[in-house]
Amino acid sequence: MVRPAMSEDEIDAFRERVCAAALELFNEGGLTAVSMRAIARRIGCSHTLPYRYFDGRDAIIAAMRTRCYREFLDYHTEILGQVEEPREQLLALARGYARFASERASQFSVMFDLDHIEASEHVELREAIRDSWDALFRVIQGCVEAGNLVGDERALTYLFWSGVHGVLTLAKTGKIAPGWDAEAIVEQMVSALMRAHASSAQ
Amino acid sequence: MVRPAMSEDEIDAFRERVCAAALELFNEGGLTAVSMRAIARRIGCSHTLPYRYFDGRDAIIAAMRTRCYREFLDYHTEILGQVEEPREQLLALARGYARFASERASQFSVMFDLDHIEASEHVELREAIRDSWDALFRVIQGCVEAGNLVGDERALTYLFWSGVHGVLTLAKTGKIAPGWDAEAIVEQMVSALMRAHASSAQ
DNA sequence: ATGTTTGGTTGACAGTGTTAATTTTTCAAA
DNA sequence: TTTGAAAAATTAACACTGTCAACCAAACAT
Repeated sequence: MVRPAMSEDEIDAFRERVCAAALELFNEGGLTAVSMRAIARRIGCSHTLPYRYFDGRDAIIAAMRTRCYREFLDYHTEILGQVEEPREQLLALARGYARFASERASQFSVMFDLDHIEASEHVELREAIRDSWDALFRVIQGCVEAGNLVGDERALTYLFWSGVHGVLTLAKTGKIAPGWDAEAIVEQMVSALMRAHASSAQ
Repeated sequence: MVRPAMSEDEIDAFRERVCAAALELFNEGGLTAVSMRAIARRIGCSHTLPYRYFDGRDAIIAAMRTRCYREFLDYHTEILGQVEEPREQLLALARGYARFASERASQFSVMFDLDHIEASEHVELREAIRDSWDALFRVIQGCVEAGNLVGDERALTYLFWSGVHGVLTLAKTGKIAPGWDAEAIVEQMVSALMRAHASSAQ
C-alpha cells in the first residue's frame, strides 16, 4: 500500500491557486480568457494537471463562483455585525449589496453573469448560495418579530432579494440611464417594499 | 463601376437565416454551441461566408439578441392592445413578462444570460432594449396621469422593471425554491410597489 | 469580349477542451 | 538499499474553435 504523496492541505492549496488564477483571468478578459491552458501557464504547470483536481473546466468555473459567493457572504456578515436593529440591518444589507456590486464588480460578475452555466451538480456552490439566502432570511425574520414587517417571512425574503438584485442586474448591464445612481434606486426599492409590508398583509 | 449583384432583401434574408440558425444552436447546446462552423453547416455555406455580412461571431450573437428583444417587444405590444385601463396594463405587462420568461425560456435566456457580452457598440440592440423600456415607461405615465401612481415616472419605471426582472432572474437561475411560483411572486412584487406608490410620494 | 468588382470557398494559423499514453516522482515493503 | 507499485505530472494527439489571407467564380459596366 502506498499513501498519497500529497496531503489534503496541499491539494486544497493547489485548488486555491487554480481558482485564483481563473479569477484573475476572468477579470482581465472575461470568461473566454479562462482557459485550461491559460490557468496552467499562470500557475506554472502542464495544461492537464488541473484535471486531476477538478472535473473539467466547468468545475473550475463553479469553484471560482463558490469562492466569490463565500466572500460575498463574509462581506455581508461583517456588515450585519455592525448593526443591531433588524430594520437597520435590512437597510444595511441592501446598501452593502449595492456597494459590493460596484466595488467588486468582477466578483459580482462571476456570481451572476455566469449563472447560466449549469451548477445544479455543484453541491458546494448551491450551499454557498443558500447560505446567502439564509443570512437575509434571518434578518427578515428579525424584522417580522420586531414588528417592522408583516407577512410570510419566506415570501418577504424573495421580494427583497429580487427587488435589490433586479436593480443591480439592470444597472450592471447598462440598462439604467447614466445620471441615475443604482444605490439610490436600491434605497427607493427597499423603502417601497418596507412601506408596502409595514402593517397590512397582502 | 459595378453594382452589387445581391439585393438588400437578399442580404437581409441571409442575415436572418444566420440568426435563426444561431438561435437554434443556442437552444440545443447553449452559447458554446453557437459557432461559425456550426452555423455555416446548418445553413449550408462555407464557414467564413457569414464574415461578409457580420462583424464576427459576437456581432451574430448581438443580432440574435436583437431579434429576441424585438419579439419580446411584439409580445408585450400585443398584450397592451388587449387592455385599456393603465393600472390593468401594468399588471398585464408584469404577467406577460413572467409568462414570456417561462414559455419562451430560451429567448429569455438569450436576452439576459448573454448580457455580459459587450453590446454597447451594437446600436440596433441598444435601440431594441430602449424600445422595451419605452413601452413600460408609457404605461407608467398612464398610471400617473390616471392617479394610480404618484412619483417620478422614470424612477417608477426603474422600480417596476427591476422588481419584476429581479424575480424572474432569480427564478430562472434556480435560486427560488421549488414549490414557489415565480408568477405569484411577480404578482406580489407589483402589488407591493403599487401600494407603496399609491398616494404619498417617498 | 474585357477587366474590375463582388460573392464565395479553401487553406492556414494559433488556440481551445479533453482523453489516452507516457514519463517522472514518491514511498512502503523486501 | 534496492525494488516495484502506486500516485503525480507531463507529453502527444484529436477534434474542435474564431479569424484572416489567398484564392477562385460569377456578375456586370464599358
